[in-house]
Amino acid sequence: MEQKKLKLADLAKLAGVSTSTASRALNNNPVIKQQTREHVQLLAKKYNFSLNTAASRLRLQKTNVIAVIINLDAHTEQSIDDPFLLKVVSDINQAVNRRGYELLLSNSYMAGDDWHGYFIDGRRADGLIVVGQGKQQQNIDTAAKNGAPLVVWGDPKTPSNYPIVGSNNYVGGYQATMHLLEQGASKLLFLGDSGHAEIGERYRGFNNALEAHQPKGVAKLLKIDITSQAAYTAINNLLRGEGLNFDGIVACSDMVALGALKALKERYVSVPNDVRIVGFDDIAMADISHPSLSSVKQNTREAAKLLVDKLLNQLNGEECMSQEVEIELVCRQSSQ
Amino acid sequence: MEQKKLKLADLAKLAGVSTSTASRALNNNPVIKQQTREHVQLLAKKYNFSLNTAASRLRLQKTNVIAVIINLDAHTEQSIDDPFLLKVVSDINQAVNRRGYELLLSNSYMAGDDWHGYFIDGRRADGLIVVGQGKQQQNIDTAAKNGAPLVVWGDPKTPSNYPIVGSNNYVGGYQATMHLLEQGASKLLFLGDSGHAEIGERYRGFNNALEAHQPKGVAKLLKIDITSQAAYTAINNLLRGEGLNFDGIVACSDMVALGALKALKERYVSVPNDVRIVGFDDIAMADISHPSLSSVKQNTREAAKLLVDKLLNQLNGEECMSQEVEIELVCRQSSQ
DNA sequence: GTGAAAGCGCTAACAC
DNA sequence: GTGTTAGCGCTTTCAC
Repeated sequence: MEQKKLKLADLAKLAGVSTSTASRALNNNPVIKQQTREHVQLLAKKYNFSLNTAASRLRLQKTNVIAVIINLDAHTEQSIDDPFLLKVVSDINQAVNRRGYELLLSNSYMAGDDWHGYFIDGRRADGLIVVGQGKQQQNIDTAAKNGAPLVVWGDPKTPSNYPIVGSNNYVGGYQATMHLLEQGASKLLFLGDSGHAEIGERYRGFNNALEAHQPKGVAKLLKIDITSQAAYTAINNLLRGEGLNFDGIVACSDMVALGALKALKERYVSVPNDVRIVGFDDIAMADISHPSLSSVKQNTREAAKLLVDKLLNQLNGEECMSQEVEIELVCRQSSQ
Repeated sequence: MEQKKLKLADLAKLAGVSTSTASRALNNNPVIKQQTREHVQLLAKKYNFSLNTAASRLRLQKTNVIAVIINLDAHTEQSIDDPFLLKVVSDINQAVNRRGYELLLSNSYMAGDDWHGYFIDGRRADGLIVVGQGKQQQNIDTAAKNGAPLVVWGDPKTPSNYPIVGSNNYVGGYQATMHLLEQGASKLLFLGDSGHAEIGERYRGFNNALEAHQPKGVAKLLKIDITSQAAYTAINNLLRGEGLNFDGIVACSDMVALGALKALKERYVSVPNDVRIVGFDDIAMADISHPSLSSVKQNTREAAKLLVDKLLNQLNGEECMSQEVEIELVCRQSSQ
């Protein structure tokens, strides 16, 4: 079954043309007679011919590959297993494919610190999509400075020399908070690390909504890691220490919200009657949780498309800007 | 900042040696004097030199890339967003990296039907890891027959010409069921499509446990798609149509279990008092759900390692066999 | 409209 | 222990 791999020269011989004609025919170069083109293409299909991408890449100095780097914060327990991150990667994968590129899934383990050298100079990929500003802004800056075509998923408001695509986190935080206030909550808890760029924006929205609403609510910030476990522990400790002194929670992610929800339910605090909750991300679990979780939906699909578009535009030498993607508050049982 | 890319010849010149010596030095070939090696390596680091992988791959006929193909069943709504699938991919990614390979994330969209031609002949990857036997067993068979180094995540009991790694699904189904019976449940529902290879095995374990246990329980099969939504709808319909005529559920996945759980809670059926549930996969949500979900944990980490090991062994010309990974029942609140 | 041939950057066989 | 050189398979310039 395992026959020798056909190379372009072999195919050309079979078709009775030169390699150059065969090459042009396969690439549908209109300079070649229609009939010749079809003839070669037919033979290629018949013999399951595939171009050797290694040779082609060497010749063209182009890989048709985009590398996606998962770039988590150094001091977080949040892992690559996080459902939201994986959703982002999956959406990027689709967007990349749709533009005819392949996706090299990567992380700092393989790439080390010199991303430009590893991916671009090393001809592993034509461009980089970095998911998360987190761990090493340094690496991103350096790669961009060295001329790596590069886009980042993160907080678009962060000043940068490269395009950042992400949600309008400020509006997300604002809307979630305003919604809770309008539902009658007044003692609000923000759950998340406000030092993180995207979460900081959400927190700003949270505070501004509290400012804007009458009557004024009371705010409290619980700086925790972006994990269910951290939220669960934090809420448990808070209830044990101070009792129930809040009636609304804005969580920085759905996983965090669900961790909080679990702690509340275990202590027989009713959601949404005693405490209303809104999460962030609108992961699949938000809908399946009981009570179902209200959440600020991030449009990862559109963001992925934008990331890829901007990256390909860079490859064409165009300048690109950061861009915010609009969010949408999805109201479910946990907040009303 | 964007200087001309250094090639090996340039580096060699800088080091005052020939390209062959430079090449050997970079690859730590012991035939080169220690001192020369260090000298070249130092310069390489200093100038951020990276080998052109395209050239290297062309020359070596080896890519150091492994392609992972997400191969979902054609008639399922289960998507690449499924948390368990993504966990598998993420674990494979780590295992692949640890062995010094890169991961090309793929799907039938890019690869088409001729995987051997596309990936192997096309020199995109040295081998394939197929996640799921699902959609097109045909494609897998053909690729294997054409000599593609290939391993599959799926049901290891399926007869095949390629190695399949997966959980001992039979034991998983058996243990979950026996556990429910021992907890006092006797009218059991199996939730999932028994036509699917892995789930079929779990169902066989389910039935055998019911056979083995005294007093005998009653079994019912609800063939549904592997999604929360399908489970939610199915349980709702069942309760509406027949009332609560069961007291235990073995679900084919945690997502399915959580969908069922939601339907039960909405109708005020108490879990675990009225109905006990065990899921499958032990995804992160199982622990955060309320009540927390008992589940059969699949050891994806070990499986990923085995998949990669077997694939690399194939690349070395060794024959490989299918292998089962042991599972573990994690008992939480939903079943006791 | 098609063909001949150069060359992308690397590795390894062979020469010394 | 190191250097010279052929050649991996493709694309494209230049020639006809």
